[in-house]
Amino acid sequence: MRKSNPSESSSTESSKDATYLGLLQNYYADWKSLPSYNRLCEVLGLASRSAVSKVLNRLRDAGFLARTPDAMWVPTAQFFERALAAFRVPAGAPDTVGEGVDAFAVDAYLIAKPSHTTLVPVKGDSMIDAGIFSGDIVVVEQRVAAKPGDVVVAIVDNEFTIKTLAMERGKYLLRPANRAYPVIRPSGQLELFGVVVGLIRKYRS
Amino acid sequence: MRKSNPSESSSTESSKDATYLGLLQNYYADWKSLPSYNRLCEVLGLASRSAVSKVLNRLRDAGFLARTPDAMWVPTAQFFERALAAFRVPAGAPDTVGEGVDAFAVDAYLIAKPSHTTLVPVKGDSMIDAGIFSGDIVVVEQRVAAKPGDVVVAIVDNEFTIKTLAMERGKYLLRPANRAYPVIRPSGQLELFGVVVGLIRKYRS
DNA sequence: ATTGCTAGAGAACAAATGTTCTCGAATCGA
DNA sequence: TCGATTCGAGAACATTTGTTCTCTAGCAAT
Repeated sequence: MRKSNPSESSSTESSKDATYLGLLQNYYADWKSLPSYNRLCEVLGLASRSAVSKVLNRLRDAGFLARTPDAMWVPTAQFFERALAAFRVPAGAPDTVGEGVDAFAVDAYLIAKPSHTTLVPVKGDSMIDAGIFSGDIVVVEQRVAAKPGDVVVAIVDNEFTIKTLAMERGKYLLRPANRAYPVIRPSGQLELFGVVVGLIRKYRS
Repeated sequence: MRKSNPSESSSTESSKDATYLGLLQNYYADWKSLPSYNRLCEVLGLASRSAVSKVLNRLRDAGFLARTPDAMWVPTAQFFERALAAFRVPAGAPDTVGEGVDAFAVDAYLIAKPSHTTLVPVKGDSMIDAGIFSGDIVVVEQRVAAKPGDVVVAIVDNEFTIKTLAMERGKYLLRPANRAYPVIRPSGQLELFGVVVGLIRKYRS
Protein backbone atom coordinates (compact mmCIF):
# COMPACT_ATOMS: atom_id res chain seq x y z
CA MET A 1 0.00 0.00 0.00
CA ARG A 2 2.44 2.58 1.10
CA LYS A 3 6.05 3.20 1.53
CA SER A 4 8.55 2.48 4.17
CA ASN A 5 7.85 0.63 7.30
CA PRO A 6 8.67 0.34 10.97
CA SER A 7 10.10 -3.10 11.34
CA GLU A 8 12.05 -2.89 8.16
CA SER A 9 13.55 -0.42 5.83
CA SER A 10 12.71 0.99 2.49
CA SER A 11 14.48 4.28 2.41
CA THR A 12 17.58 4.91 4.39
CA GLU A 13 17.17 3.38 7.77
CA SER A 14 19.51 1.07 9.56
CA SER A 15 18.11 -1.87 11.45
CA LYS A 16 19.21 -0.20 14.64
CA ASP A 17 17.23 2.89 13.88
CA ALA A 18 14.24 0.65 13.33
CA THR A 19 14.66 -0.48 16.91
CA TYR A 20 14.92 3.08 18.09
CA LEU A 21 11.80 3.93 16.18
CA GLY A 22 9.99 1.07 17.84
CA LEU A 23 11.03 2.23 21.27
CA LEU A 24 9.91 5.72 20.45
CA GLN A 25 6.57 4.46 19.19
CA ASN A 26 6.07 2.48 22.33
CA TYR A 27 6.84 5.46 24.48
CA TYR A 28 4.50 7.56 22.46
CA ALA A 29 1.75 4.98 22.76
CA ASP A 30 2.11 5.17 26.51
CA TRP A 31 2.31 8.91 26.94
CA LYS A 32 1.02 10.44 23.75
CA SER A 33 4.06 12.63 23.67
CA LEU A 34 7.70 12.46 22.79
CA PRO A 35 10.06 12.59 25.73
CA SER A 36 12.82 15.04 26.36
CA TYR A 37 16.38 14.29 25.39
CA ASN A 38 17.34 13.22 28.86
CA ARG A 39 14.50 10.77 29.01
CA LEU A 40 15.24 9.64 25.50
CA CYS A 41 18.62 8.52 26.66
CA GLU A 42 16.96 6.02 28.96
CA VAL A 43 14.23 5.07 26.54
CA LEU A 44 16.60 4.39 23.69
CA GLY A 45 19.32 2.98 25.87
CA LEU A 46 21.82 5.63 25.00
CA ALA A 47 24.17 7.43 27.32
CA SER A 48 24.66 10.73 25.60
CA ARG A 49 22.22 13.31 24.41
CA SER A 50 24.33 13.92 21.38
CA ALA A 51 23.62 10.40 20.27
CA VAL A 52 19.94 11.03 20.81
CA SER A 53 20.19 14.09 18.66
CA LYS A 54 21.69 12.08 15.87
CA VAL A 55 19.06 9.40 16.12
CA LEU A 56 16.27 11.94 15.93
CA ASN A 57 17.80 13.58 12.91
CA ARG A 58 18.15 10.26 11.20
CA LEU A 59 14.53 9.43 11.90
CA ARG A 60 13.56 12.78 10.52
CA ASP A 61 15.52 12.11 7.35
CA ALA A 62 13.70 8.81 7.11
CA GLY A 63 10.40 10.64 7.39
CA PHE A 64 9.19 9.49 10.79
CA LEU A 65 9.68 12.71 12.67
CA ALA A 66 9.41 16.37 11.91
CA ARG A 67 9.76 19.64 13.74
CA THR A 68 7.30 22.33 14.58
CA PRO A 69 8.07 25.94 13.72
CA ASP A 70 9.32 26.12 17.31
CA ALA A 71 11.78 23.33 16.65
CA MET A 72 9.90 20.81 18.73
CA TRP A 73 10.05 17.22 17.60
CA VAL A 74 6.74 15.79 16.48
CA PRO A 75 5.72 12.51 14.90
CA THR A 76 4.66 12.45 11.27
CA ALA A 77 1.90 10.42 9.67
CA GLN A 78 4.50 7.86 8.77
CA PHE A 79 5.27 7.49 12.43
CA PHE A 80 1.81 6.01 12.90
CA GLU A 81 1.93 3.56 10.06
CA ARG A 82 1.81 -0.02 11.18
CA ALA A 83 3.24 -3.14 9.70
CA LEU A 84 0.78 -4.96 7.52
CA ALA A 85 1.55 -8.61 7.00
CA ALA A 86 1.09 -10.22 3.65
CA PHE A 87 -1.16 -13.23 3.46
CA ARG A 88 1.54 -15.78 3.19
CA VAL A 89 4.57 -15.57 5.32
CA PRO A 90 7.18 -18.25 5.57
CA ALA A 91 6.79 -19.79 8.94
CA GLY A 92 10.50 -19.58 9.52
CA ALA A 93 11.02 -16.87 12.03
CA PRO A 94 7.98 -14.81 12.91
CA ASP A 95 10.11 -12.34 14.82
CA THR A 96 11.99 -11.27 11.76
CA VAL A 97 9.02 -11.00 9.47
CA GLY A 98 10.61 -8.59 7.09
CA GLU A 99 9.33 -10.41 4.07
CA GLY A 100 5.94 -9.38 2.77
CA VAL A 101 5.53 -6.51 5.13
CA ASP A 102 3.93 -3.27 4.16
CA ALA A 103 3.02 -0.11 5.97
CA PHE A 104 -0.53 0.74 6.78
CA ALA A 105 -2.21 3.74 8.35
CA VAL A 106 -5.19 2.65 10.40
CA ASP A 107 -6.67 6.11 10.65
CA ALA A 108 -6.62 6.90 6.98
CA TYR A 109 -7.95 3.48 6.16
CA LEU A 110 -11.05 3.85 8.27
CA ILE A 111 -11.74 7.54 8.37
CA ALA A 112 -11.96 9.40 5.11
CA LYS A 113 -13.79 12.48 6.28
CA PRO A 114 -12.93 13.18 9.89
CA SER A 115 -15.24 16.12 10.21
CA HIS A 116 -18.25 14.10 9.10
CA THR A 117 -17.30 10.98 10.96
CA THR A 118 -18.41 9.78 14.33
CA LEU A 119 -17.59 6.78 16.46
CA VAL A 120 -20.58 5.08 17.95
CA PRO A 121 -20.36 2.30 20.54
CA VAL A 122 -22.54 -0.67 19.74
CA LYS A 123 -25.04 -1.86 22.28
CA GLY A 124 -27.14 -4.93 21.83
CA ASP A 125 -26.91 -7.97 19.64
CA SER A 126 -29.32 -7.23 16.86
CA MET A 127 -26.58 -7.32 14.28
CA ILE A 128 -24.55 -10.32 15.36
CA ASP A 129 -25.11 -12.15 12.11
CA ALA A 130 -23.39 -9.28 10.38
CA GLY A 131 -20.45 -9.58 12.71
CA ILE A 132 -21.32 -6.49 14.70
CA PHE A 133 -21.21 -7.26 18.38
CA SER A 134 -22.06 -5.45 21.53
CA GLY A 135 -19.02 -3.49 22.62
CA ASP A 136 -17.76 -2.91 19.11
CA ILE A 137 -17.41 0.62 17.86
CA VAL A 138 -18.71 1.54 14.46
CA VAL A 139 -17.32 4.29 12.32
CA VAL A 140 -20.21 6.34 11.07
CA GLU A 141 -20.08 8.77 8.24
CA GLN A 142 -22.74 11.42 8.33
CA ARG A 143 -24.25 13.38 5.51
CA VAL A 144 -23.83 10.56 3.08
CA ALA A 145 -26.55 9.14 0.93
CA ALA A 146 -27.49 5.70 2.19
CA LYS A 147 -28.38 2.97 -0.24
CA PRO A 148 -30.31 -0.20 0.42
CA GLY A 149 -27.87 -2.79 1.66
CA ASP A 150 -25.84 -0.29 3.68
CA VAL A 151 -25.50 -0.74 7.37
CA VAL A 152 -26.84 2.45 8.87
CA VAL A 153 -27.27 4.12 12.21
CA ALA A 154 -30.88 5.20 12.50
CA ILE A 155 -32.70 7.04 15.18
CA VAL A 156 -35.70 5.12 16.40
CA ASP A 157 -37.60 6.16 19.47
CA ASN A 158 -34.86 8.60 20.34
CA GLU A 159 -32.20 5.94 20.35
CA PHE A 160 -29.41 4.98 18.06
CA THR A 161 -30.04 1.72 16.29
CA ILE A 162 -27.77 -0.09 13.91
CA LYS A 163 -29.53 -1.94 11.16
CA THR A 164 -29.27 -2.81 7.53
CA LEU A 165 -31.16 -0.48 5.31
CA ALA A 166 -33.50 -2.18 2.90
CA MET A 167 -36.24 -1.22 0.57
CA GLU A 168 -39.50 -2.97 -0.02
CA ARG A 169 -42.20 -1.82 -2.38
CA GLY A 170 -40.67 1.64 -2.51
CA LYS A 171 -40.51 2.05 1.24
CA TYR A 172 -37.43 1.99 3.42
CA LEU A 173 -37.16 -0.42 6.29
CA LEU A 174 -34.54 -1.46 8.79
CA ARG A 175 -33.53 -5.07 8.91
CA PRO A 176 -31.65 -6.57 11.85
CA ALA A 177 -29.08 -9.29 11.39
CA ASN A 178 -30.52 -11.50 14.07
CA ARG A 179 -33.63 -13.60 13.75
CA ALA A 180 -34.68 -12.76 17.27
CA TYR A 181 -35.35 -9.18 16.27
CA PRO A 182 -38.15 -7.84 14.11
CA VAL A 183 -37.86 -5.79 10.99
CA ILE A 184 -38.52 -2.14 11.68
CA ARG A 185 -40.86 -0.35 9.33
CA PRO A 186 -40.69 3.32 10.14
CA SER A 187 -44.11 4.82 10.48
CA GLY A 188 -43.21 8.23 9.17
CA GLN A 189 -39.98 9.62 7.93
CA LEU A 190 -36.97 7.38 8.47
CA GLU A 191 -34.45 9.25 10.54
CA LEU A 192 -30.90 8.37 9.65
CA PHE A 193 -27.87 9.42 11.62
CA GLY A 194 -25.31 8.12 9.19
CA VAL A 195 -23.86 5.23 7.29
CA VAL A 196 -21.56 2.69 8.88
CA VAL A 197 -18.31 2.72 6.96
CA GLY A 198 -16.13 0.87 9.38
CA LEU A 199 -15.87 -1.09 12.57
CA ILE A 200 -13.32 -1.49 15.28
CA ARG A 201 -13.20 -4.05 18.02
CA LYS A 202 -10.87 -4.53 20.89
CA TYR A 203 -10.18 -7.90 22.50
CA ARG A 204 -9.02 -8.52 26.05
CA SER A 205 -9.77 -4.81 26.54
CA MET B 1 -10.00 21.57 12.74
CA ARG B 2 -11.74 21.28 16.01
CA LYS B 3 -14.18 23.27 17.96
CA SER B 4 -14.16 24.23 21.55
CA ASN B 5 -14.99 21.95 24.35
CA PRO B 6 -16.31 18.43 24.74
CA SER B 7 -19.75 18.16 26.13
CA GLU B 8 -19.26 20.78 28.78
CA SER B 9 -17.28 19.88 31.86
CA SER B 10 -16.77 16.82 33.94
CA SER B 11 -15.70 18.38 37.17
CA THR B 12 -14.71 21.87 38.16
CA GLU B 13 -13.82 23.78 35.09
CA SER B 14 -14.54 27.37 34.25
CA SER B 15 -15.88 28.19 30.84
CA LYS B 16 -12.64 29.95 30.08
CA ASP B 17 -10.62 26.90 30.82
CA ALA B 18 -12.91 25.05 28.48
CA THR B 19 -11.77 27.40 25.77
CA TYR B 20 -8.16 26.86 26.69
CA LEU B 21 -8.71 23.14 26.56
CA GLY B 22 -10.20 23.48 23.12
CA LEU B 23 -7.23 25.45 21.89
CA LEU B 24 -4.91 22.88 23.31
CA GLN B 25 -6.82 20.09 21.66
CA ASN B 26 -6.63 21.89 18.37
CA TYR B 27 -2.93 22.30 18.67
CA TYR B 28 -2.53 18.70 19.59
CA ALA B 29 -4.65 17.57 16.66
CA ASP B 30 -2.29 19.45 14.41
CA TRP B 31 1.00 18.39 15.88
CA LYS B 32 0.34 15.35 18.03
CA SER B 33 2.26 17.01 20.80
CA LEU B 34 1.79 19.68 23.40
CA PRO B 35 3.70 22.88 22.80
CA SER B 36 6.22 24.55 25.04
CA TYR B 37 5.22 27.27 27.43
CA ASN B 38 6.35 30.02 25.12
CA ARG B 39 4.32 28.65 22.31
CA LEU B 40 1.43 28.06 24.67
CA CYS B 41 1.32 31.76 25.32
CA GLU B 42 0.51 32.34 21.67
CA VAL B 43 -1.78 29.36 21.34
CA LEU B 44 -3.82 30.25 24.39
CA GLY B 45 -3.64 33.98 23.84
CA LEU B 46 -1.82 34.65 27.06
CA ALA B 47 1.09 36.96 27.61
CA SER B 48 2.83 35.38 30.55
CA ARG B 49 4.16 31.93 31.09
CA SER B 50 3.02 32.06 34.65
CA ALA B 51 -0.54 32.25 33.42
CA VAL B 52 0.14 29.27 31.23
CA SER B 53 1.43 27.40 34.21
CA LYS B 54 -1.75 28.09 36.11
CA VAL B 55 -3.93 27.03 33.23
CA LEU B 56 -2.09 23.76 32.88
CA ASN B 57 -2.41 23.05 36.55
CA ARG B 58 -6.11 23.76 36.45
CA LEU B 59 -6.53 21.44 33.49
CA ARG B 60 -4.62 18.81 35.37
CA ASP B 61 -6.91 19.22 38.36
CA ALA B 62 -9.83 18.83 36.00
CA GLY B 63 -8.30 15.61 34.73
CA PHE B 64 -7.37 16.55 31.19
CA LEU B 65 -3.65 16.63 31.62
CA ALA B 66 -1.10 14.73 33.61
CA ARG B 67 2.64 14.64 34.01
CA THR B 68 5.18 12.02 33.22
CA PRO B 69 7.70 10.97 35.85
CA ASP B 70 9.93 13.55 34.21
CA ALA B 71 7.39 16.28 34.83
CA MET B 72 6.43 16.59 31.21
CA TRP B 73 2.87 17.54 30.46
CA VAL B 74 0.90 14.87 28.66
CA PRO B 75 -2.75 14.52 27.68
CA THR B 76 -4.90 12.04 29.55
CA ALA B 77 -7.60 9.77 28.21
CA GLN B 78 -10.09 12.42 29.17
CA PHE B 79 -8.28 14.80 26.88
CA PHE B 80 -9.35 12.62 23.96
CA GLU B 81 -12.72 11.59 25.23
CA ARG B 82 -14.57 13.83 22.83
CA ALA B 83 -14.30 11.03 20.34
CA LEU B 84 -16.63 8.78 22.26
CA ALA B 85 -18.32 10.82 24.91
CA ALA B 86 -20.94 12.49 22.80
CA PHE B 87 -22.80 9.35 21.97
CA ARG B 88 -23.79 8.11 25.31
CA VAL B 89 -26.22 10.95 25.07
CA PRO B 90 -29.70 10.01 23.88
CA ALA B 91 -30.31 11.13 20.38
CA GLY B 92 -31.85 14.39 21.34
CA ALA B 93 -30.39 16.56 18.66
CA PRO B 94 -28.32 14.36 16.43
CA ASP B 95 -27.28 17.21 14.19
CA THR B 96 -25.40 18.90 16.93
CA VAL B 97 -23.58 15.75 17.85
CA GLY B 98 -21.56 15.37 14.71
CA GLU B 99 -18.48 17.28 15.53
CA GLY B 100 -15.94 15.05 13.96
CA VAL B 101 -13.40 12.68 15.27
CA ASP B 102 -9.70 12.52 15.61
CA ALA B 103 -8.74 9.70 13.38
CA PHE B 104 -5.81 9.52 15.68
CA ALA B 105 -8.02 8.21 18.44
CA VAL B 106 -8.66 4.99 16.58
CA ASP B 107 -5.02 4.17 16.27
CA ALA B 108 -4.32 4.91 19.89
CA TYR B 109 -7.34 2.92 20.95
CA LEU B 110 -6.32 -0.23 19.16
CA ILE B 111 -2.57 -0.30 19.34
CA ALA B 112 -0.88 -0.40 22.69
CA LYS B 113 2.56 -1.66 21.70
CA PRO B 114 3.34 -0.45 18.23
CA SER B 115 6.65 -2.19 17.92
CA HIS B 116 5.15 -5.59 18.68
CA THR B 117 2.03 -5.13 16.67
CA THR B 118 1.26 -6.29 13.18
CA LEU B 119 -1.85 -5.98 11.11
CA VAL B 120 -2.93 -9.17 9.41
CA PRO B 121 -5.60 -9.34 6.73
CA VAL B 122 -8.15 -12.07 7.24
CA LYS B 123 -8.83 -14.58 4.53
CA GLY B 124 -11.47 -17.23 4.76
CA ASP B 125 -14.57 -17.63 6.83
CA SER B 126 -13.48 -20.02 9.52
CA MET B 127 -14.18 -17.45 12.24
CA ILE B 128 -17.46 -15.97 11.10
CA ASP B 129 -19.25 -17.03 14.24
CA ALA B 130 -16.80 -14.90 16.17
CA GLY B 131 -17.57 -11.95 13.96
CA ILE B 132 -14.30 -12.14 12.09
CA PHE B 133 -14.95 -12.02 8.38
CA SER B 134 -12.88 -12.37 5.29
CA GLY B 135 -11.48 -8.99 4.40
CA ASP B 136 -11.28 -7.81 7.98
CA ILE B 137 -7.92 -6.85 9.38
CA VAL B 138 -6.90 -8.11 12.77
CA VAL B 139 -4.53 -6.34 15.10
CA VAL B 140 -2.01 -8.87 16.30
CA GLU B 141 0.26 -8.42 19.24
CA GLN B 142 3.37 -10.52 19.16
CA ARG B 143 5.48 -11.78 21.99
CA VAL B 144 2.52 -11.98 24.31
CA ALA B 145 1.57 -15.03 26.27
CA ALA B 146 -1.59 -16.52 24.81
CA LYS B 147 -4.18 -18.03 27.07
CA PRO B 148 -6.89 -20.49 26.17
CA GLY B 149 -9.85 -18.53 24.93
CA ASP B 150 -7.72 -15.96 23.14
CA VAL B 151 -8.10 -15.52 19.44
CA VAL B 152 -4.68 -16.15 18.01
CA VAL B 153 -2.85 -16.09 14.74
CA ALA B 154 -1.12 -19.40 14.26
CA ILE B 155 1.10 -20.61 11.52
CA VAL B 156 -0.17 -23.82 10.01
CA ASP B 157 1.22 -25.22 6.79
CA ASN B 158 3.10 -22.02 6.14
CA GLU B 159 -0.02 -19.93 6.31
CA PHE B 160 -1.51 -17.58 8.81
CA THR B 161 -4.58 -19.01 10.40
CA ILE B 162 -6.87 -17.29 12.83
CA LYS B 163 -8.43 -19.51 15.42
CA THR B 164 -9.44 -19.60 19.01
CA LEU B 165 -6.86 -21.14 21.24
CA ALA B 166 -8.15 -23.91 23.45
CA MET B 167 -6.73 -26.55 25.68
CA GLU B 168 -7.84 -30.12 25.99
CA ARG B 169 -6.23 -32.68 28.24
CA GLY B 170 -3.16 -30.53 28.59
CA LYS B 171 -2.69 -30.05 24.87
CA TYR B 172 -3.30 -26.92 22.89
CA LEU B 173 -5.62 -26.94 19.94
CA LEU B 174 -7.06 -24.46 17.52
CA ARG B 175 -10.78 -24.12 17.32
CA PRO B 176 -12.53 -22.41 14.43
CA ALA B 177 -15.70 -20.43 14.91
CA ASN B 178 -17.53 -22.11 12.08
CA ARG B 179 -18.99 -25.59 12.14
CA ALA B 180 -17.90 -26.24 8.61
CA TYR B 181 -14.29 -26.30 9.73
CA PRO B 182 -12.48 -28.90 11.77
CA VAL B 183 -10.63 -28.41 14.98
CA ILE B 184 -6.90 -28.31 14.42
CA ARG B 185 -4.74 -30.42 16.68
CA PRO B 186 -1.17 -29.46 15.99
CA SER B 187 0.98 -32.48 15.42
CA GLY B 188 4.12 -31.08 16.91
CA GLN B 189 4.83 -27.75 18.41
CA LEU B 190 2.08 -25.21 18.03
CA GLU B 191 3.48 -22.25 16.21
CA LEU B 192 1.90 -19.00 17.27
CA PHE B 193 2.44 -15.73 15.51
CA GLY B 194 0.61 -13.60 18.02
CA VAL B 195 -2.56 -12.80 19.86
CA VAL B 196 -5.43 -10.93 18.27
CA VAL B 197 -6.09 -7.81 20.31
CA GLY B 198 -8.23 -5.89 17.89
CA LEU B 199 -10.13 -5.91 14.65
CA ILE B 200 -10.69 -3.44 11.84
CA ARG B 201 -13.36 -3.66 9.21
CA LYS B 202 -14.25 -1.37 6.38
CA TYR B 203 -17.61 -1.29 4.67
CA ARG B 204 -18.41 -0.20 1.11
CA SER B 205 -14.65 -0.35 0.55
C1' DA C 1 47.13 -3.87 8.22
C1' DT C 2 45.30 0.34 6.54
C1' DT C 3 41.87 3.36 5.39
C1' DG C 4 37.41 5.43 5.68
C1' DC C 5 33.06 5.71 7.79
C1' DT C 6 29.60 5.69 11.28
C1' DA C 7 27.51 5.28 15.97
C1' DG C 8 27.94 6.75 20.15
C1' DA C 9 30.28 9.01 24.51
C1' DG C 10 31.34 12.97 26.84
C1' DA C 11 32.01 17.96 27.74
C1' DA C 12 30.88 22.71 27.01
C1' DC C 13 27.81 26.18 25.72
C1' DA C 14 24.15 29.73 24.97
C1' DA C 15 19.41 29.70 25.03
C1' DA C 16 15.10 28.31 26.53
C1' DT C 17 12.58 26.09 30.02
C1' DG C 18 9.18 25.95 33.86
C1' DT C 19 8.47 27.59 38.53
C1' DT C 20 7.56 30.99 41.91
C1' DC C 21 7.33 35.41 43.43
C1' DT C 22 4.69 40.08 43.55
C1' DC C 23 1.25 42.93 41.91
C1' DG C 24 -2.79 44.94 39.22
C1' DA C 25 -7.32 44.22 37.36
C1' DA C 26 -11.64 41.80 37.00
C1' DT C 27 -15.27 39.25 38.99
C1' DC C 28 -18.50 37.87 42.36
C1' DG C 29 -21.44 37.99 46.50
C1' DA C 30 -23.59 40.39 50.05
C1' DT D 1 -20.12 49.77 48.30
C1' DC D 2 -16.92 46.86 50.15
C1' DG D 3 -14.08 42.88 50.72
C1' DA D 4 -12.61 38.38 49.00
C1' DT D 5 -11.13 35.74 45.38
C1' DT D 6 -9.40 34.66 41.01
C1' DC D 7 -7.03 35.42 36.61
C1' DG D 8 -3.44 37.12 34.31
C1' DA D 9 1.00 40.12 33.70
C1' DG D 10 5.61 40.65 34.58
C1' DA D 11 10.18 39.73 36.57
C1' DA D 12 13.61 36.78 38.67
C1' DC D 13 15.62 32.44 39.22
C1' DA D 14 17.97 27.96 39.06
C1' DT D 15 17.55 24.08 35.83
C1' DT D 16 17.31 21.99 31.90
C1' DT D 17 17.31 22.06 27.22
C1' DG D 18 19.23 20.88 22.65
C1' DT D 19 23.22 21.71 19.90
C1' DT D 20 27.92 21.38 18.64
C1' DC D 21 32.41 20.20 19.54
C1' DT D 22 36.05 16.50 19.91
C1' DC D 23 37.24 11.84 20.53
C1' DT D 24 37.02 6.69 20.55
C1' DA D 25 35.43 2.08 19.24
C1' DG D 26 33.62 -0.79 15.89
C1' DC D 27 32.82 -2.19 11.21
C1' DA D 28 33.52 -2.72 6.08
C1' DA D 29 36.11 -2.68 2.15
C1' DT D 30 40.40 -2.83 0.22
